[in-house]
Amino acid sequence: MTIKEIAQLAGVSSAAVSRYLNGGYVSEEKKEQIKKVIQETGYQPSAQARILRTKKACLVGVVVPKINSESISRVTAGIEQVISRRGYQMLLASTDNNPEKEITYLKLFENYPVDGIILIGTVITGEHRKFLKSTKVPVVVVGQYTKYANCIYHDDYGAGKAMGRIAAQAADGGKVAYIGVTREDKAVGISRMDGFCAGMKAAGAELSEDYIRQAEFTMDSGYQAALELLEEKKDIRVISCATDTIAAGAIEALLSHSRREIPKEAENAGGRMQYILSSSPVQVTGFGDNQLLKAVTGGIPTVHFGYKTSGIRGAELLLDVIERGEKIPIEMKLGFRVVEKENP
Amino acid sequence: MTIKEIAQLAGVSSAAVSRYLNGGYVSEEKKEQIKKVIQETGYQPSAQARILRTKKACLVGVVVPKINSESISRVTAGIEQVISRRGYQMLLASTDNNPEKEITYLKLFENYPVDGIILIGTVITGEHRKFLKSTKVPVVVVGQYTKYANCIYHDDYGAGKAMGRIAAQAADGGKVAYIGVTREDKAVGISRMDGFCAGMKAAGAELSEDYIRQAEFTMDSGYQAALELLEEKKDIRVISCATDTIAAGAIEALLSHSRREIPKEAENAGGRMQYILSSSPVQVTGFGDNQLLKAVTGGIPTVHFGYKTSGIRGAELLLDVIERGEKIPIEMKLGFRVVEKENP
DNA sequence: CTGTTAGCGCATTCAG
DNA sequence: CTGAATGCGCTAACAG
Repeated sequence: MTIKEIAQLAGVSSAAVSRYLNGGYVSEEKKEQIKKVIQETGYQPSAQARILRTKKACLVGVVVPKINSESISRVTAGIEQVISRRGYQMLLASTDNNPEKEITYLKLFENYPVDGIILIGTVITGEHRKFLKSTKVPVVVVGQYTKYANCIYHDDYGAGKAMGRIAAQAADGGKVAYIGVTREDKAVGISRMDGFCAGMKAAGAELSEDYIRQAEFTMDSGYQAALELLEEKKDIRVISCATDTIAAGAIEALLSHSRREIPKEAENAGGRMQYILSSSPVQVTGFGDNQLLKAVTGGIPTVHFGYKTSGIRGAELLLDVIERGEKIPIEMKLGFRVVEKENP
Repeated sequence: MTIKEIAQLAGVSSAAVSRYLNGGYVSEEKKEQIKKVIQETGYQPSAQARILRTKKACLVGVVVPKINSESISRVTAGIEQVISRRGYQMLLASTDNNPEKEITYLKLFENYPVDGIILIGTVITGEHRKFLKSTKVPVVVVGQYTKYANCIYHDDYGAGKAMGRIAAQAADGGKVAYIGVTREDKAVGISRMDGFCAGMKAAGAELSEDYIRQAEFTMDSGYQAALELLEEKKDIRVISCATDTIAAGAIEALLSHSRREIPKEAENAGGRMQYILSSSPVQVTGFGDNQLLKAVTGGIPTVHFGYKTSGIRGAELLLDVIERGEKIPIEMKLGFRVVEKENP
């Protein structure tokens, strides 16, 4: 079905149909005819062709590192909230934590009909910078700092520092271990961890080199790293993890490790859980304030970032440049809130 | 940058550039010139215009009810796997469990450049049926049965039945409560629950009307429902939930409820957790085999569905109709696997 | 108010 | 091998 066919069936020009569709001047009489034909045929105008003409899609593309993440869903919820209010829709592309795919999808969105792009960043490579510098479509980066685009990021260093203090206190003179992520990720891999070290120092403690492990952004990976740690080092009091997801893996490791360590008589589900969560000398901390984790464990020390807020602000920034051509670059840093163990 | 400008700069016709881009006949000489100009300008052909001509986008659109879900991410992982191997890319649209938005995004994908659509279904309304019947673009529905499109769904009834048996056994003569979801969702709301009832009956038990609650697909909602249940009924031995997410909420409710119920001397973190997970007479079951939940709790009885498989099969089905114009309709039912508590 | 005309950026005949 | 010409489906002037 094309606009031309509709026009013929209704006995008018295609321009009239177009005007009918877009609220231009059409006589009542013709309006009726057109309406009738459209209903009969179930005609839907091709958004594609329209966009080719108007250069306006009312669509924003969002590139995310993964789909199954509470923090990311909070960001996208924030984005959705503001763009839908302004008549836009959102398309997601998941890169599965693969920086190459990130570029691929960025380029996809660059040439497909979206008015702007939000990149929920992980690693900013040279390719990324090149893209950001050269692209004509408005981009805002959420979750990472970059000088090549409007960006809005979190105070990872501050959050790390706060958590470093907490970990040092909780360890109470004992050893603290840290499971981080690749330092290619400036926000989570570097700032968060460096802040953590600083926090520990401020509390008079120190993070020893060989109590540090690196994991992927997955539970499995956290599990492996924590297990390794627990087997190698017998004096760990706190395992701090760069994300709550990793922390969940660490908790799992504690659980499975304790099976081999605790006395036989405590070898039942309840006993083990008790061992883990209170009697165990090992405490786990995270970042991100994952709600599922909090719900089923009663909560671990973690940090709440303004993920939804970053989505909201990010979308606002993007729409400002899309609609008002706002030209002056902006970078925005968002704070955090420490979440101590709930239900104390 | 348009193909025309490139052609001028290279001193050739736009057709030559087009051929260069698409592997047609171009002399080595001109190839060089074009290549040079393209590199200098960083020209990227407009996918949009190309698609308008070729009617081929190498893109599939996936409509999902929410973003932050392990089961859904497993489905999309399956889809990704097969389509990327075949040179396609995937765009996601999240509807936030809102059937209206589902239609909106379905229509978006209908008119935007995608070659096919996968709908991860929740509620199939009349609007849905209308869309499926009338649309020209290939659609496959995953997770729900429908006769209006190729579909691939899970044996929710069978899974429910298996879990009903387990719950009845676990209750050991005591009361079983069930937290379901809207019956507008045929798979989860009806089949799963009806199967559950059947399973209990088969085990010689019965699910009483007033031990049934309805929740949304969220933890919070599960929390509320479970709390209500726990306060009203004092003889519950098992709370079975329609999803693991809801189950997580139920566990949280158990946790918070127990605070008011258990003796003061057990009022510390470990004691409470122990109470919940072993001493407590209340057991929680779910569906979906959520890995995070399993990791941090040690696992509850649940059911593993072939979510990733359904994504794989769904994508294969879709590509078959896109590329080979496969016309004969298919419906496919996938089995399940019961997951008893791990680490027994 | 209306129809005609001219592209949006590209791929594809069809003569050379 | 190549360029000129045509049209994908639509909207935006433009002159009625």
